[in-house]
Amino acid sequence: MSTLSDIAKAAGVSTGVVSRVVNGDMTLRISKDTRDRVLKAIEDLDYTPNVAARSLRSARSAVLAFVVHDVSNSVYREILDGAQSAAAEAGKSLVLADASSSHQSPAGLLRLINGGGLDGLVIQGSGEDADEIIARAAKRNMPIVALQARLTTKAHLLRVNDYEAARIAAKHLHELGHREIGCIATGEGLSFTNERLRGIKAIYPGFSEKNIRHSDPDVEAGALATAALLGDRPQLTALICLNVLGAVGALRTMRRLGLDVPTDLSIVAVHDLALAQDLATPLTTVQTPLFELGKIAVELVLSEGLEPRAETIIEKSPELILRKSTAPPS
Amino acid sequence: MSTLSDIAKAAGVSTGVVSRVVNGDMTLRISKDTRDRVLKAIEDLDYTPNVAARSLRSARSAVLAFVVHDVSNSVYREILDGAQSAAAEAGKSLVLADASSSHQSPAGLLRLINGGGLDGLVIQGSGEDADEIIARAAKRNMPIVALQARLTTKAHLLRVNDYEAARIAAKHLHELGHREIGCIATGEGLSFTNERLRGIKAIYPGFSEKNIRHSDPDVEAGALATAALLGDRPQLTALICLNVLGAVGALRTMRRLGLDVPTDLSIVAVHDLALAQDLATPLTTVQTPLFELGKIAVELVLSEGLEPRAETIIEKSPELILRKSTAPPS
DNA sequence: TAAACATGGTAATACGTTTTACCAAGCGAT
DNA sequence: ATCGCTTGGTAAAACGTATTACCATGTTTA
Repeated sequence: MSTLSDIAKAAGVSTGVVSRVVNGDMTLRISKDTRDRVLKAIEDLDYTPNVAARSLRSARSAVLAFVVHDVSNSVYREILDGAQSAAAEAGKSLVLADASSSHQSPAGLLRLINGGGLDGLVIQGSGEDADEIIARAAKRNMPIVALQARLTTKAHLLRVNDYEAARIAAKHLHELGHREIGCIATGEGLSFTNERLRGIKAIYPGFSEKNIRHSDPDVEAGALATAALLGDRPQLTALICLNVLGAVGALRTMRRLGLDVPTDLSIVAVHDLALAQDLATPLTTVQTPLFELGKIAVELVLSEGLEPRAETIIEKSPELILRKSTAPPS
Repeated sequence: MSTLSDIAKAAGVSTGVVSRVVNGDMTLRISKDTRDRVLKAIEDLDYTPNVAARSLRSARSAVLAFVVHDVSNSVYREILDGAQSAAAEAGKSLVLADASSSHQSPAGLLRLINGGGLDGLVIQGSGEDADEIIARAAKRNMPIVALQARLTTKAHLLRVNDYEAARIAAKHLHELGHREIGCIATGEGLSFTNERLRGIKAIYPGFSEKNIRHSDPDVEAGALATAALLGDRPQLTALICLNVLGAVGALRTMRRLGLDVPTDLSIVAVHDLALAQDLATPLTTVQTPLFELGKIAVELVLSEGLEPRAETIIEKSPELILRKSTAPPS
């Protein structure tokens, strides 16, 4: 592989000039002729800067990490698309890290963070691993944007309009005539959960804690929580799931009980799912602007003077996607 | 952040010693006392090696890339788990790159590859982007393992036992009594597709090209291909989908036609899906050893003297997962 | 008693950039 | 003729690590 000094030699200049040409330094005064020679040498020798040397010298790596706790959760696809597009725009590399692969601690990621191999972090999820990662990154003064998490001193929080998303879901059920609704929530105590509950209460002022069950964001946990909730509160005619996988679990439980959706229970989920229309009952959802979430997350990380301990909310409004899992109460 | 020489100063030794302690150099002769002082200083100052300096000096980065063309395809979850586990075992960082985010070229990844920021590559998919990435990496003499792709001069090919997977699916249908079956395939001409077709022919010797439709590996493409195939060949009583998303598409088409699965058509897919049991018709699949695929891929990349232009097949056998999408012909 | 060897290190260099400080040559103005 | 300014660069240091060659001081061995 060719190096800066190879280019310098070929063009008959010093390495300093080549470096400044490569980086587009506007303060460099150079004759057109010389510049062309440099450019030609770069072309001829197929030169690409060595990232290690560059980041050693400049103390920055031009790589950003996007950390999620389950890459295969299809919700991330769109977020990631948005993040990639913003990163590409800014000429940064974006790497995707999976924080919770089989519960092994994310040693590789921590090595990268501690070793200065990363310029910034977008992180989703709020487990122990996430906390550890955030703490490490904060110690390095790395800009950190947390998605749909809790407000902390270390990271800037970015959320979709959770209040509005839940309000739309609740409004839909209310318009159908439902008066007693339940909720399967994820992330107890986190601000996005609180916001969503607030959105529900905007439509159902008397909405009670008793109608809520908290669960992990996966299908089987959602199924269990649904079974428990329905056992306790048989009068419920509709369910809002604050996590789309939880909604899939709710459908699963209904099948197990031999009950029909939406005849026996209406179900609406926050966040959309690629396979929503292919489920046992096509799922009515509230689609949130996830592409924007990813895009703005990266833009925030890259912006100078990112404020931790602050919160940004995506402006674009959520939207109801009507399918077959909701109907008037019978 | 503390550096090697901070540690050296604190422990009263030279940087060389600290480096060799950190890296566990067995040829280093050192007194227990000195070693303890070094270790203590590392602990006290919370030292982590700078990855840029390390990789500049050693010309290797200890980071591997896992490149897929669609991270949200749930098939990758297990592969990635396996890859992560092997990488962690070897003390390497694994980054995940998405090769086809909205069709923008993977500039960030190429910068990393060209700049020497990567030690090896596991890549899935065989589009133009993938070819470009492989070509670049090959030019850097990087070890490359391609998953379920075509055999090339540049990469080592790793596959599950595709022949056996398809044979198991075909055998299942044959035992149910199906005599005329169709196939929705992906990756025309690729060796894994050919192998799978060979597996089908082992059970159905007269299996004809006319019963095959090729499609992209996504739901809607699978749906279209199914509609086309059924239009041409109405006598088919069962379908093997060589891609699980294609099978979801087949289910979708059957719904659109107002037909029932499995009454009117049996469907079996190669590869399992997390949501298989939650689909309109729970999908019978042939589960392949994807965790092993990821694990062995990374092990191969890390092994000295990886042979390109060779092929490895995962030994562990695929397994039939019986659900509700197959039945005897009616 | 001298040669040889083991022990426990040290010192210096190179990896490929970026960046700052400096400077030679040419030229116009005084 | 000299000062000062512009043009078009050069030279050198620094980033943090890995590694090789070397060396001082005991301790055996013959």
